[in-house]
Amino acid sequence: MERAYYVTTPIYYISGQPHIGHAYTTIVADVLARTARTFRPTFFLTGTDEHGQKVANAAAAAGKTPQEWTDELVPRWKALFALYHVSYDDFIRTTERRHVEKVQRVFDRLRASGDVYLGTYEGWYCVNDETFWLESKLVEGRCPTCGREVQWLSEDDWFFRLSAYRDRLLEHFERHPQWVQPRSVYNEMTAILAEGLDDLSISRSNLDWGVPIPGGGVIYVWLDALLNYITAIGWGEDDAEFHARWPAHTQLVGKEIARFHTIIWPAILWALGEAAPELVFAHGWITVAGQKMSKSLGNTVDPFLLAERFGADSMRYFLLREAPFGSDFSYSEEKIAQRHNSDLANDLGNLLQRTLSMLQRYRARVVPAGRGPGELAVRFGALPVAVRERILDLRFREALESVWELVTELNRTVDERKPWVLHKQNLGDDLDAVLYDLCEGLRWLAILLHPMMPERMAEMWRQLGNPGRIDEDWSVSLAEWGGLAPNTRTAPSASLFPKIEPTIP
RNA sequence: CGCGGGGUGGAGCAGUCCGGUAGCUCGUCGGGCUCAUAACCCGAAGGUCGGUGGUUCAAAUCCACCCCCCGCAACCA
Repeated sequence: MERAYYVTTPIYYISGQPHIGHAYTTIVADVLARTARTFRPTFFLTGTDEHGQKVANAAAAAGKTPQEWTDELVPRWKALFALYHVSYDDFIRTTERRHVEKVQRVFDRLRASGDVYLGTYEGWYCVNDETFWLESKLVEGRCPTCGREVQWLSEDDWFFRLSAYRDRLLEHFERHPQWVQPRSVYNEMTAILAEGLDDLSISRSNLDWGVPIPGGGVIYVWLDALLNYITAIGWGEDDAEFHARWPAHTQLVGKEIARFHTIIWPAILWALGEAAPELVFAHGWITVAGQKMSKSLGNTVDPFLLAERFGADSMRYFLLREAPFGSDFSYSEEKIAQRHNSDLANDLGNLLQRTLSMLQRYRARVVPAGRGPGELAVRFGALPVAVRERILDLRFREALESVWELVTELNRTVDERKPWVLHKQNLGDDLDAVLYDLCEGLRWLAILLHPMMPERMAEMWRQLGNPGRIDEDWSVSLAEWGGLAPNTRTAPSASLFPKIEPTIP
């Protein structure tokens, strides 16, 4: 059986409410999954990371147990993903039994193989950040990130023999120059490897909200979290099922957690006898006025409000179109409104409207017969393959730009072939041919854009009156220009993307 | 000498790895059309690609130095 296209998002640390960044990564994964599903088995995993000191603290501050706290917050994440039409196949929580048990099994396995050993950890520890600091990093004796007092700790900890994997990691990076993208992150990770690796402390003895270790303490939350990618798909349980998905095809991460996913994660996998993922893609940040979005700056953006104001699919479009994937990009409501109005309302929505309007006026809403493949077929025949390649290559912006060439061409077609003139001059065959081409072009657009804007494109599909499935294999639905059956009855047009009043700056 | 990203027409960005007439979107100006969400189509103006020096027949693209902005440094998409 063909191995599934397995795509993952990071599991989201549930110390507070979701923000637009969480939606961003997950939407991107959704586009990949929806595209892949049109032609091969696919599995899309997301979830929540629920252990660790910060969650315990947040829960305590709210007067709840950590479990109560996470149980109450998880629905917020699920609601967010539903709002943005995210089609995950599984949603894993690290507090679930299926995960906890296997994390313990991983620990036992690594202990038995010698990859995990007992040692002593000493250093300055910041409770707030759950972090040990080198003396040299301290700022006036305090934690360099949060400024709180640190304490000297000396404890027996379990360590993962990360240092033993440095050479293999270096070799892996050399032999697979594409496995970490974008290039800037790849370079940064190889620089870290070149400096050398220390073994990794993977237990916490002063915390009890985590996966318990026999003999005391809990497993370091990052090891716990990373393992979700394999515990969710049958590792250590059903080998056939597991290897029908692993190694993952694409793992999406934010650039700040790239080192966990491209250095620690493959080493752990190798220690377990499994392969590293094929691609780890570290994307950039959404910034506000050039500044990073963060809770401490108070400039986080509520993704629920954005979907309400602009529409979930318009937000999806904006996030995919605005910047090359991988780069940071600056977010503003003006830009979202501009994208929505110019690309979606004016170019695409208006194209649908004017086409359906003419069809209603001249042909009683019934699609006439076309003339078979013409110039449009020649020019755009290769478009589906190009779009799919660009999407799966995570070049969403380029994918959308190439689709928009078809949008522009169809608008130009209306202009040049002037259906209203053909109608007045009783050139019925010519009029039929234009109208057919427009309807067929719109059918292509609905299919090609469906992974990016699933809800609005389904609505477009409905208005066009297409009977088949919008998410069918493109090699069938877009096999040739002319897949639209004549005599299809279209629906009355309804504005697909109503204009949005731009925010006053 | 901590690591990294960026500085390209009015705005926001591609292009830089693998040198060869500087591209896109928005905006502006002019024209066309009237089917359409005052939308669409065509054309034009506008940039010595942060600075200096170097390599080269040729540099936004390679090398050196400098200036400015911004992230990261084991909480964070």
